[in-house]
Amino acid sequence: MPELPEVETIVRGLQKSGLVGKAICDVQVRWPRTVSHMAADPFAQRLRGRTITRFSRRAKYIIAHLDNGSCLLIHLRMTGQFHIEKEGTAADTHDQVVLAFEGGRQLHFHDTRKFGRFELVTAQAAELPHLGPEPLAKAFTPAALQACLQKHRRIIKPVLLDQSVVAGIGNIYADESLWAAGIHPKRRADSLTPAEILRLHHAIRQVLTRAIRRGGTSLGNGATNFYSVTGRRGRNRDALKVFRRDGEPCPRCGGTIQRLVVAQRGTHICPHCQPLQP
DNA sequence: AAGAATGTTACATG
DNA sequence: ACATGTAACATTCT
Repeated sequence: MPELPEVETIVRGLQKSGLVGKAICDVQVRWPRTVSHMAADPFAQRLRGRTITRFSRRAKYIIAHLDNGSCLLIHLRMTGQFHIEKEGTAADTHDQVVLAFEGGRQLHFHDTRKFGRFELVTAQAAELPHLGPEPLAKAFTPAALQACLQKHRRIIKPVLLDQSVVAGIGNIYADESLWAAGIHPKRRADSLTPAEILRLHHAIRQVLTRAIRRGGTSLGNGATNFYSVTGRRGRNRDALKVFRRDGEPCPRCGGTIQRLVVAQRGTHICPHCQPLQP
């Protein structure tokens, strides 16, 4: 489900939820493997009594900053969602973790596929230094992108998806950015010209910024789709130009959008706008 | 009703 | 050391 814009949308929702500053009075872990590197019991014990001072985002991680200086790192993986419920609300089948806050409200972590992860870490570890730069940070200049890409002889799409190269891009926004920049996903990362790098840099930032502005991308109608903390769907699907639009006309040239598989991921391109041979 | 799915990681193979 | 491929996680959606 969630890439950078969806995680950002959720973090903003959590930050505005009214839970910041309230103490966590109860922790229920219903699927113990949701908690990384620790058993559920000590995890619950260490979290109980803590207060979340703020929520932030790094890459596709949600960071809940705690009043004792440590951080709760949360990754939604494919189907993780957060819902805020009133006191006494029973956990849904797919609610894997429930945090009860003073004042009575509860934060339910709903995760159908159970891939999502919670981990207690130090503030330093929460900076996730092994991940690449934030694509929306000021420091992420075209030169920075060029430096990222030059190191890799791989094809461009899996490089964009590699979180240690650039942080936060997933399958939707990789396809959308490559289309916007007119670059074929199978081009070698180190073969892009300076003009192409400039276009790709602009495309990544524009595509991600627009998606955040539109509250993320919700694709189908299923319950495993992306929903914000307030239960709203993202409005970015209408802004997608190629992702899951195979067979439809390219909005730029009218050619037919194609689906192919690149690096084991479904990939969508306009063959005319994104030629393999430049 | 089979195949794919917005993600990550460990392990195997070239 | 590097690149690429496969499986695993677990369930639902198309």
